Amino acid sequence: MVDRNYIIQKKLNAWFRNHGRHDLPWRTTFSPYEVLVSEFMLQQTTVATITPRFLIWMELFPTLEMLAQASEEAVLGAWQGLGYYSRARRLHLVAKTVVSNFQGKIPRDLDQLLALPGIGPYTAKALLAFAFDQPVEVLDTNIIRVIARLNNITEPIDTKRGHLLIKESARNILPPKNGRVFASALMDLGSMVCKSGEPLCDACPLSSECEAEEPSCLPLKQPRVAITKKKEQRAFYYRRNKIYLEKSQGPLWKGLWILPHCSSVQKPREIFSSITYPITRYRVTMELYRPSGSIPKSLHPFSILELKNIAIPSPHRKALETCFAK
DNA sequence: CTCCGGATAA
DNA sequence: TTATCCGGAG
Repeated sequence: MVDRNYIIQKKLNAWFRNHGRHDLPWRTTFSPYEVLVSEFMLQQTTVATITPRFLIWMELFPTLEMLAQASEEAVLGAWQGLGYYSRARRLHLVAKTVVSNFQGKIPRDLDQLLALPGIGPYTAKALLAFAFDQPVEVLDTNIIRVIARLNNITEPIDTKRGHLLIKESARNILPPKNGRVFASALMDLGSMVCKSGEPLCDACPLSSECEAEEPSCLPLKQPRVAITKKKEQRAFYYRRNKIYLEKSQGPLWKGLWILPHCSSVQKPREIFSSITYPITRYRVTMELYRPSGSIPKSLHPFSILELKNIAIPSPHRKALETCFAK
């Protein structure tokens, strides 16, 4: 009997040559810096969202050295709207660390990568595979789904046991070399064919090798935490064509410009406007007031034009729009 | 509306 | 181990 892993690698390779996403902008040079930036952006964010933003980023910060030298303002501005802003600060810090500690060369060593901020098990392996072509298991959500179905793993994948099973199975089918193509192929298969929900098994090159009994039910996951409601009051200071914002001290939206919190002392009776937005496990209703008193010293004035060029989280941007619409 | 997704601090 | 961080797509 011919080795199952060998068949899987062969079929996957052939499928990838014909159907893979070879035009993704971070799949042209595979420079470690481009892989680094794309992988940070791809954490928790879709390919469609980051594709144009990746291109703009590379215009702004073409090299690791230029990113390392950039200001925090510029980096957060380039990340504006992508969410999870700690990724931007950590990516910035990685660039500075690599310049000062590794002569500007992103390390090829797993433990050195894991020691860098914002680089966890996934991103470290992704760098080894995509930048350095090493055959390692790259366990993003797409590949985890493919592995779970291929081997009919019915243990929930977000438990320690389940994740370990996935990891062992993924290591089992690794080729001896060409880790970049293998990881890319598995990832594209998961994203384009072995999709969450209803997979396109008729179009799958691995259907003969797949052991899934009910592929649409895999992988199993533990239930999510419930959504709870919250309320917050914020001030819309708009005087002499200037809008007054405060710099968030975090952890939420740290370093970004937000509408200032509105205390009961300065809060007028009338709600000026209100919006509701989801954030992690909350649904927040933001009530907006127009205080009449003096403007706190901690706030910074911006002209309407300037608002476009500073980092403002999406819900606050939306709140500003509804205020201006009145 | 609901679902989806890596790293980290606690 | 568990909760937190965000915005886009369906």
